[in-house]
Amino acid sequence: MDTPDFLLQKLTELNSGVSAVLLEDFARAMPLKKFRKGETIAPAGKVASEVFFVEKGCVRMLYYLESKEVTASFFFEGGFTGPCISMMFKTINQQVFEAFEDCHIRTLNFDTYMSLLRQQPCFYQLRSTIAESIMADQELIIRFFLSFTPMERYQYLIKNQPQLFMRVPQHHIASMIGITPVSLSRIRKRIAC
Amino acid sequence: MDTPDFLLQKLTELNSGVSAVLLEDFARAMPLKKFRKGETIAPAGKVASEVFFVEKGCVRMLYYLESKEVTASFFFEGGFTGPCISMMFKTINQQVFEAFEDCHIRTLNFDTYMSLLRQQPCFYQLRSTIAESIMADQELIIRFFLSFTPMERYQYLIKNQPQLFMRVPQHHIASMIGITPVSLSRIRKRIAC
DNA sequence: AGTATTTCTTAACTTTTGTTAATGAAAAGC
DNA sequence: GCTTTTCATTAACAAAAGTTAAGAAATACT
Repeated sequence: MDTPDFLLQKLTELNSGVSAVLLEDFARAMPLKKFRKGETIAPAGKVASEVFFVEKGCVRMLYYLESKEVTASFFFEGGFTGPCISMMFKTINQQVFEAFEDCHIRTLNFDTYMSLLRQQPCFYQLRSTIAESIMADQELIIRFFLSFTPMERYQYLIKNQPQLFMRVPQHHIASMIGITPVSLSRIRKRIAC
Repeated sequence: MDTPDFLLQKLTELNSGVSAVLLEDFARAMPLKKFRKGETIAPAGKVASEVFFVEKGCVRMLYYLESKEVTASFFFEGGFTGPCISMMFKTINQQVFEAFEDCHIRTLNFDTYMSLLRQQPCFYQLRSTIAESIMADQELIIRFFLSFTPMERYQYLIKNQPQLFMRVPQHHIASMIGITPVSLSRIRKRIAC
C-alpha cells in the first residue's frame, strides 16, 4: 500500500555508498502525503520544515516578485526537491512549491532528518550526494541562462526535457526560459518557417 | 610562512559542526600553489582532480562556447570554488578557472579528499555544508536570471558585490549579466540620466 | 616618455523582446 | 451539454538588446 519502493530505488540509484539496509530506514522515515492539483506544498514567507520526493504527479516551483510569479522549474516522478536552502539555513523561504497535478509526495521533516543523521552518521554521505547532485543540476541551469539565447533555451528544453511539453502549458515554459508567452510563440513560428 | 590560517578561519565560519582540531588537519591537507595573472588554474576538456580555496588574488570562472567565452563569476579572497562537478562525478570539466590576478590558491586534491573522508567520516559534515552553501549561492544566481531584467541585475551587483567593480573590467560584468558590453554601457547611461 | 593594448562609450542600424489587445481553440467546471 | 476559463497565436507599436564600427580614455609595456 504505502511502501516506499520507488523512493528506495531512487535513493539506491544515487550511489551514495550507504548500505541498502540503511537506505530502507531512511525511506521509511519519509511518510506519504497527498496533495490535490493547485494545493501549496511549501509556501513562501516562513522557514521551511520539510523537503520532498515526488512519487506521483508533478510539482511546480515558482518565485513571487512584486505580485508577479515566475516559474522556475517542474519536478516529476522520481525527483528530489523542496525548499532545501530555507530548511538547512533557517532562512525565510522564497521558493514556492505547488502541486501542478494531483500528487503523492514523500516528505522528509527537518527534525526527523537531524535525528537520522545523529543516529547514523553515514547518512551524511547521502546528504552530500544529494546536495552535490542538486548542485550539478543548478550549474546546468546557470550555464543555460548565461550562454544560450531564448531560442536556444527552448530548443534545449525540447531536446532534454520532452516530458515538460506533454504536461505543462507553454506559458510556464516561457517563464522558465525567461521570456513572455508572446515571445515564445514568435520563436516557435521562426523555428517552424 | 605557509600556514593555512585564513583557510582555517573560513572553514570554521562554515559552522559545519566539525571540531577545530580536525579542521586544522583538513586545512593542512590543502597545499599552497601560486599562479601568475592569466594562468589557467583548471582547464576544460578533462576530468578535474582538485578544487580550490582563494587565499589571495582573484579567480575568473568562464565557459567556452563555439570559440566564444562567457564569464560566469569571480572569486575573491576567502572563496571556495573549483570544478566540483567534474571532480565529484568524474565528468569532463566545462568550467575554466583562471587567475585573473596573481593568486595564492590552496588546492584540495580528489585522492587526498577521499582519504580524509575515509579516515575521518565526520568530514562528510563539512562536505555537506560546503555543497549546501554552494547550492544556496547558485539558487540566488538562478533567481537573478529568472526574475531580474539586465538593468536590475546590474544594480543588484553594484549593491551586493561592490568589490567586483573595483577589480574587474566592465565587459566581464556585462558577460555575467548575460548581455554585451555595449548594452551595459547603454544601461549605465540610462541610470545616470 | 612613448607606443601598443585594452577598455569604455557613442552612433547607426538590425533584430529581438515586451506590451496590449483581439481572436479562436481547447480544456475545465458545473 | 453548456458556460466559463485558460491557452496559444497574431498584430501593431514601443522598448531594449545585438552588431559593427569608430573614437577617446585609461592602462600596460618597454
